[in-house]
Amino acid sequence: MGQAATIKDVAQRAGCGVATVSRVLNSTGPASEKMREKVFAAVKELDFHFSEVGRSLQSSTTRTIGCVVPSIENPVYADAVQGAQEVFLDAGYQMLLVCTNYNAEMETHAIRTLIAKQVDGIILTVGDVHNSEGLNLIRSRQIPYSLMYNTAPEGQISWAVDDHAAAARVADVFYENNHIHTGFLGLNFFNSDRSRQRFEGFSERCAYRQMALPALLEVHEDGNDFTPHLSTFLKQHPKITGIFASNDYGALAAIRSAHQLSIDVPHDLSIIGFDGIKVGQMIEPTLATIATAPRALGAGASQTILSMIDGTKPPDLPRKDQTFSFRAGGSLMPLSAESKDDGKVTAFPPSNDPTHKKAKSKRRDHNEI
Amino acid sequence: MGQAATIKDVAQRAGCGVATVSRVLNSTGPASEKMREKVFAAVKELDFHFSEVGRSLQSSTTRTIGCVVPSIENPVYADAVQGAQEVFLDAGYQMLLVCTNYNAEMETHAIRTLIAKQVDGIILTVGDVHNSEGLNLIRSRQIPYSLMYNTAPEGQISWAVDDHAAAARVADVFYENNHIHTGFLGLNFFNSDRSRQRFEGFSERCAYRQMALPALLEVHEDGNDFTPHLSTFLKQHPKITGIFASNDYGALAAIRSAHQLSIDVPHDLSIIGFDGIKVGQMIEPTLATIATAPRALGAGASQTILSMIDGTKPPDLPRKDQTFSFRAGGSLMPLSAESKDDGKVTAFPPSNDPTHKKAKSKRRDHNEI
DNA sequence: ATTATAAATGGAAACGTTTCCATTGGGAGG
DNA sequence: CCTCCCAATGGAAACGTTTCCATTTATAAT
Repeated sequence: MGQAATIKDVAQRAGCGVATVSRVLNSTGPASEKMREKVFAAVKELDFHFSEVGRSLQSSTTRTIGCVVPSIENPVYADAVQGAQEVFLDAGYQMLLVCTNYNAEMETHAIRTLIAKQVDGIILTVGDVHNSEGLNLIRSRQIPYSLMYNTAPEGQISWAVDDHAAAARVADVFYENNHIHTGFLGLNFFNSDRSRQRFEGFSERCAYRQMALPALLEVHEDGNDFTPHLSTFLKQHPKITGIFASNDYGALAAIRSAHQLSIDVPHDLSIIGFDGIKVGQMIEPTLATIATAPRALGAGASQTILSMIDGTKPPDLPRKDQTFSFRAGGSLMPLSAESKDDGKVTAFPPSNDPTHKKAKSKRRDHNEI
Repeated sequence: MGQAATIKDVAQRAGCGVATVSRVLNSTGPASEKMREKVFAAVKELDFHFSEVGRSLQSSTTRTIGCVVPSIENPVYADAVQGAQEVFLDAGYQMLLVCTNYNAEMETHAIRTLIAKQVDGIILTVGDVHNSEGLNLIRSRQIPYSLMYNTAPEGQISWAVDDHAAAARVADVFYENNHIHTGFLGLNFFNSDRSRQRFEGFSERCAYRQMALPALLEVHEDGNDFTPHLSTFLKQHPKITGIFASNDYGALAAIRSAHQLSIDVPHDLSIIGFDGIKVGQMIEPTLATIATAPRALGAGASQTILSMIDGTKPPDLPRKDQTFSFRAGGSLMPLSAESKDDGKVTAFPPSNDPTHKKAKSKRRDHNEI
């Protein structure tokens, strides 16, 4: 049981040439019945399996796809990756995964290596789709690729949520619920064009609605103690009654931090997230958020790539307005209409949730200064 | 920009032999200064990069590691995978990821393909460590590998949580809090030896403590509407006051389902999870659970493999009793001591959480039959 | 029996590297 | 000026496949 058997060993054992072995095993070309038997016997005895490396060199195809995402600690990407992986596996491809941690250098390096490994295609989420060295590499090499989650520049294929429109929708929701003074919680703001797109869409619609422009709170994902930031932010912007977080984790963190600051959600502060992760519906209050379909995006991107590889017709991209939907949840509470005028919260509508009935609200104090 | 340039193209352009190019680019062997310059110039002009496939064939090394886990939708595995990936990336390796969805056939097939692709090592979590065809393959091929999360049979290396001891700890916690009648919520019970180990450890300690043997509720992860199962389960076992879920997601689902059934957690039912996922601390009530360190396990397993590859001393496995810790949380509430005797809940201790103060408890009804 | 034809088979090149080994060239020491 | 030695260089084999093409063998038709 020394080194792995090669096709030569099989040929020798079966008493034929390597060409015959290859033909038999791949069912490509004729072979006599006795030869077939001898080959199969030899294969069994030697426990032979083809070396994919040899095959790849010869065929210049690797049956491998590269996948580059910021992080799979974020369930959105985890789901997308898994959805993609399943499609690829079904089609006989395996997936090289790289998490870039929102780091542009890593992104470039990873893509370079993937290309060197001659992956047959790449699905990826880049930090900045307009300025990605890796993406340029891929395009100049004409490797099949599909973006995921990046809003696509013209001519490029991307399975993405319409961040801009979705964020605008959030502004509408706030408006309809009489939240005029809002904040935007941007995670990885400078490393993620999604985050910025969402801020932009949100801001524009706020302006359009003649709401106050959202105050921006930018935080790094690795900063684990987010509570003090929220505290100072809310002190600086005492009128804020609603926060839009650029993703659900941020929203969850905001809820918890608010809780620690004795700010009641949604009573004193409404929060809307983005992504629609599963746990958002498991918690109390449930998280109001933009629901998306990560698995479907991942699967779609994969199918696009597969069709590029074998030249079949690619699946249609989903209609832009179907890439997301607003999901109501307990973390959002309508404000009474009169509070609209001066941005001061004067009355609370009845809560359908007795939670924190007695919670002391520091926020109110700020407002009453 | 037709086909990618090969080393021959570079040699031709630089006016030298391929051997020289190889030596210059790999800094292996002598080369004159002018030759070096010419080679580098040619490389730049042609935008040459080595083909890893060619290299792999020659060196019989791929700088690629296989990774096989049940699913990265479970953040425990996602974190472990990401932790592993970072270590490997630092060391210049990339990672082929396969999610098996708790399917043994997939597992075998994936491992077979990974071996064919000549990965330099494999980290994996198998469904049943004592009966894994893929694992046998790996071992017979003598490929460096490390298990993750599977309790290792003797002689095998595994970065794992001591499921048995951790589950026993949960039994102790229930005992200390006067929960005598308990249930075990097993996810993927038949496809996951972890789940079964946890049940075993829990049961044995329950027996040792002379508590009632835990009732088993087995559910499939894909079953999305878990509430009716919980309902019938609790009707069948009306004395149960505490449930141990084989992972945190199960625990979260149980909390939500209980909520839907108007069963208050922790007032009417205490719940303890397993894994210690982040969101467990972000919700209200916080989840009592067994905390583990998935990233560290993934990273450790990776380092073990790297050391096997380059022959250095492998990192020490963590002490078994340091692979987990019990994390208190609001989902567990002590029962008054007297309820211990007959298993009937007669009084509730004061709650420090006003949530659901008025929640109607169907559970009480059952108990009072 | 002989030939024409098709089926079966093996040899060898090619894929892109690395590395061994042989050859070339130049400089220093005689 | 000749030798010797070492640095520099290139040719070629090897890694494990597939596939083209040529050769052999068997079958059928004359």
